[in-house]
Amino acid sequence: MSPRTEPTVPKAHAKAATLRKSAPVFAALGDPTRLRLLGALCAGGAMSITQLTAGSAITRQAVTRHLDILAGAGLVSDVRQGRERLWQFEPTRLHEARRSLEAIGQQWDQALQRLRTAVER
Amino acid sequence: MSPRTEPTVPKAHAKAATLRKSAPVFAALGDPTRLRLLGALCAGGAMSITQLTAGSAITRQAVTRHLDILAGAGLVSDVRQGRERLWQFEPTRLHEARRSLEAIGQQWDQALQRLRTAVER
DNA sequence: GAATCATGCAACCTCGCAGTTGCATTTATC
DNA sequence: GATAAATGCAACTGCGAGGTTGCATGATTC
Repeated sequence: MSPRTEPTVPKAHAKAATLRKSAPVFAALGDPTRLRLLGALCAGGAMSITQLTAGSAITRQAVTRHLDILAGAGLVSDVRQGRERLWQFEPTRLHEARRSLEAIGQQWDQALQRLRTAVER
Repeated sequence: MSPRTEPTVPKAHAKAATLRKSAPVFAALGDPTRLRLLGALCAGGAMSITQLTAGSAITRQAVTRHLDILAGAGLVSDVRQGRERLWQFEPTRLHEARRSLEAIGQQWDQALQRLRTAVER
């Protein structure tokens, strides 16, 4: 076998798997209310449910459900402190999702370049 | 007026607006079937509806609906060619969405750093 | 320990999404 | 021009998401 394996094509299977894995993250990001909550947590640090409900037009229970969905996607986490429950931003999954989008873009660029070389010759 | 305006703080309002604008893009990306379609279009170039339906377990009409949703988010576009309708990937909105995620991450990093300096003094 | 604040739990409603089936329409092909 | 292929259009079903109201529970504070 050749001493160096070919790293030029990083396996389309793995890319597709990573992409499919981040589908729930995108689904969680696909709601304006949840994006607003995420932005608030990201800018203001840890906040309680009532604090997050304060500026909104929806009910505390609705906010709770949205926070549960964000937590299910791994985008936020909660910590109990006394009688209130503090929610905080969790950046890991967001970075993974961003890398997934980058991977799609790069795959697109590669496909485009292959098409160009195929047309030229 | 000063010859250079201050570009250090790019306005949290603008960030929130950009973020909210890309909510439908994330919603469109939040479905495994649509991610699969997008991946196929991205790797294989322009494809017809029947071609995209071929490998799938769902109906042609369902694929059509998913493509309409992707088109509504500006992620794909269609071109009629003869009796078939070719769909192709559209990278602009995807790049915008990626930049939105980057903006969130940077905002988070800045907030974290502000918190650290506030604790230290 | 009684009032109060923050949250949890559960039932209920509405609406849109994902998917289907059936049939009509346009375009190639022979 | 008849047949077949690719798509368009419309109605229907099932189900889960988003939101609400009402009441119960746990933690603070006086």
